[in-house]
Amino acid sequence: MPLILAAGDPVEIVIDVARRLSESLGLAGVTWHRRYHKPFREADACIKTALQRYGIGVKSHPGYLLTEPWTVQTGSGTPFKVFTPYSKTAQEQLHLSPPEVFPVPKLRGIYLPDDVFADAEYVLDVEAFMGAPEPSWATDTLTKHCTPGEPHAHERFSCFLDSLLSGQSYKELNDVPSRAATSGLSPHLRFGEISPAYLWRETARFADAHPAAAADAWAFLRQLLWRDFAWHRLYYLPEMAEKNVRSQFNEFPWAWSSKADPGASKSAFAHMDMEPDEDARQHLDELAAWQKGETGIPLVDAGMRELWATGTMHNRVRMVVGSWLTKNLGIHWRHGEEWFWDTLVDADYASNPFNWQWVAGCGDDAAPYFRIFNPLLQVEKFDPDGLYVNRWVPERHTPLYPEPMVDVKESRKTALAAYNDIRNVAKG
DNA sequence: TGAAATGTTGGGGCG
DNA sequence: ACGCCCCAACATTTC
Repeated sequence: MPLILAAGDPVEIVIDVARRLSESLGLAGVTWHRRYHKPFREADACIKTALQRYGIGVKSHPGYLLTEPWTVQTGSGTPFKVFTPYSKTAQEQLHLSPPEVFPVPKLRGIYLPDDVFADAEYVLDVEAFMGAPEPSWATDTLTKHCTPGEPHAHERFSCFLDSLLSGQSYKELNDVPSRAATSGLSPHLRFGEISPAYLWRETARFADAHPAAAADAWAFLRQLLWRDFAWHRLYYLPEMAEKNVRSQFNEFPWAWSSKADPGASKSAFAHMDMEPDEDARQHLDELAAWQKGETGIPLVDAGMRELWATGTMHNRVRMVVGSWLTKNLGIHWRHGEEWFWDTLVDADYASNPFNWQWVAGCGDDAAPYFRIFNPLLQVEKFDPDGLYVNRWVPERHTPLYPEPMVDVKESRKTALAAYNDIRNVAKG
């Protein structure tokens, strides 16, 4: 079966490819796994109706999620806003009807006449497509630290199950950034290289077979449900990446430089793009220091450097750097969301904005705004030997390492005061 | 999946 | 033996 590489508008291309194959080969039909973000649902719906109009059969399947977002509902038929009841219902549903794991059908070779795509301008030749990517960041970091593809995804999963047997407790150690106790499967899930339905089935079987490891196995499946929950929320709130879910936060004085959303026009730093004043300048510097891992806060810098160097970051540390950016530095969560989108290999359309709104306190069922992480305490609790921090910030005890840009206690107080203001506004 | 402030309790040192 | 103080340890409240 030939692989066709194409560049251009996917809706036009898929329709055109299907028509050409249908005419030349008598194509039986077109099938795909569903996408759940509104722009993609619309594109796929458009393809579907067009193909049907041409008499080409179309069938879409679930596959990217454990549950179809619209099937998990409260007793009164509305979507969930809170994770705990959501996960309860989703889990019952999954227990009653486990998600189907589709075997991949064996493909038979076909003969494709040379001239089928002769005049199709969107078709790329493989060698041009596979040429060295620019900038070299992609080759330096991604090829060293990521192994994309289905075989590695399965290998990683089986190693993970083994680790649950070895007595290393997932529930206790997945919060310790120096330990490789997490599954590491998120990039593979992100790119559809392993199916959550398969993970669910195999992990549930594993839990039955190994009662001693069952609690850890279910703690892992709970993380998969967070992923489904983020997509459940995005399905009902497609604008989640741009807008505060809790609109009171539109009044919050975030430092916010661009991508003006109407609700944020009152931001104290909304004018920063034009002619940055001293205040705005300082916030831009702080944002840049956060991105580079030069804030002077060891755990924050370690996380941000890990992210830049490897394309990933330990989950516990994500919460700490997110809390630091949005609360202590007072910078709009969308700056964090955009940076993670650009640098994090597992960032997807749902989890990334969902978790940023969670940490910033402006999402449904978010961490309350006053829940501010103290990165100095977090490092004592979760990296007491300094293994993680020393790995990424080896110079932290030398004069080369900068002083913190803002004081931990002072910035906490400032954040709480600002939060108190919008609470009062919302009441009044 | 917080942290800090505030309140409570109980043991030990000491006059 | 007793009351007093101190303070660690734990619990509760507040942000």
